[in-house]
Amino acid sequence: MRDADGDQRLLEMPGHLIRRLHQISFALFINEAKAFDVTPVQYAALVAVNSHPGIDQTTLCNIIAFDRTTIGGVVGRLQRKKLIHRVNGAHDRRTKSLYITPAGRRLIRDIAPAVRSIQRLILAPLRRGQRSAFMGMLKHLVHLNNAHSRAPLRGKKTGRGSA
Amino acid sequence: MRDADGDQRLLEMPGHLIRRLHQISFALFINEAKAFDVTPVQYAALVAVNSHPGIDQTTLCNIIAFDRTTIGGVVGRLQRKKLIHRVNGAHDRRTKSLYITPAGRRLIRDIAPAVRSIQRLILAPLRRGQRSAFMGMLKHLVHLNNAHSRAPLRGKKTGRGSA
DNA sequence: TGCAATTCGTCAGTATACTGACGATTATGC
DNA sequence: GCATAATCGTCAGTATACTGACGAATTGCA
Repeated sequence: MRDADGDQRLLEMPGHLIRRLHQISFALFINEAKAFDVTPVQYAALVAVNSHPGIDQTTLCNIIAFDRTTIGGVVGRLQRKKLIHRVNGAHDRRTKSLYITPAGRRLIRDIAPAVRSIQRLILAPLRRGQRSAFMGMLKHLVHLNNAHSRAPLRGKKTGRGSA
Repeated sequence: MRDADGDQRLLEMPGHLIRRLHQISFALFINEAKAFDVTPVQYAALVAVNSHPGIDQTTLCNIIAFDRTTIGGVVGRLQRKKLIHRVNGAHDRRTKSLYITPAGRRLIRDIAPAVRSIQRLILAPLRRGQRSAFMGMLKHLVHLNNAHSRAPLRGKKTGRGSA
C-alpha cells in the first residue's frame, strides 16, 4: 500500500483538516439555519452592524476579519434582503455607514437558537472536557497567526484603545 | 460596552474561529509556497493523483473530500500547468483518467520542505504538548462530522474494502 | 495653503465551494 | 434484451476570498 502513504500524510496535515472542518462548519450553518436564508458570513456582518450602528465597511472588516473587497458583496446582499441600510458617510464622504433594520434585528433574535445549536453540533464529537481545550487552542492559533491573512483583526479606530 | 458584547460572543464562536483559521492556513500556504504557484487545493489533488495513477475525478473527490463540481476547475488548472494529464477513461467512457507528469512529480518533490514548514507554522503558536492534542481533536471532529458536508470522504471504490 | 501620501469603496480577474440540472454513459431489474 | 435507475463530468448560477488597481476623498506635512 505504498501508494496510499502519500494520501495518508496529506489527509493528516493541519491545513487539510482545517479546510475540511471549515467546509463542515459552513455546511452545518447553512443546513441548520436554512429557514433564515443567511450564510455564516452574512450573519457575522449583521451581528457586527447591530453592535456598531453607523459603522463603515472597512471598520466592519477589521472587526470580523473580512477582506475589504469581499465585504462589498456581503453588505450588498444584506441590503437586498432589507436587513441593513447603507447610507453615505456624513463626516467622511468616502465611507458608507451601515445600520441594521427592524427585519435585521428580528432575524438576529429569531436565529439565535439555531446559531447556538450549530456551535454545539460542530463540537459535538468531542467529549465535554475536550471542548474548552479545543476552543482555547483555536483562539490561541487564530490570535497568534492573525497577521498572516490579508484580513487581520484590528482594533477599532474609534479611539476606544488598542486591542 | 454593552454593544461590543454581541461581537465578543460572535468572535468566540467555533464557526467564526474555524473560518479565520482556514483563511490563515490558506494564506500561509500561498505565501510560503508562492514560488511553486499552486494552491493548497491543487497540491492536495496533485498528491492524490500521484498516489493513484489513472484515478477518475469522482474517486479523487472522495479521497480528498472535494466537491465533484469543484474538481473540474482544479484539474483543468493543473492540466494547464502541465502537472497532470487527463485522458478519457478506457473502461468507462464517462470518466476522465488522471495521471501525473514528470513536472508534477518534480513539483511534489521540490515543494515538500515548504509544505512541512507550512504545517509547522500553522501550529507554531501552540506548545509542543498541545499540538498533538489539537491534531487529535481536529481529526476526530472532521471524521465524526464527515457526513455533514456535500463532499464527504468515502472509501475507494477499487474494491479494497470499506473505510 | 497646497501637494503628496493615505484611505475608502469598488472593479476586474482568479480560485474555491456549493445547488440544481443536464447529456452521455453504464449498471440494474425484469 | 431493454427500459429504468444510477453515475460521470459538466454547466449555469450564487457566495466567499484574495490580488492589484483605480477614482474620490481625506489626511499629513512642508
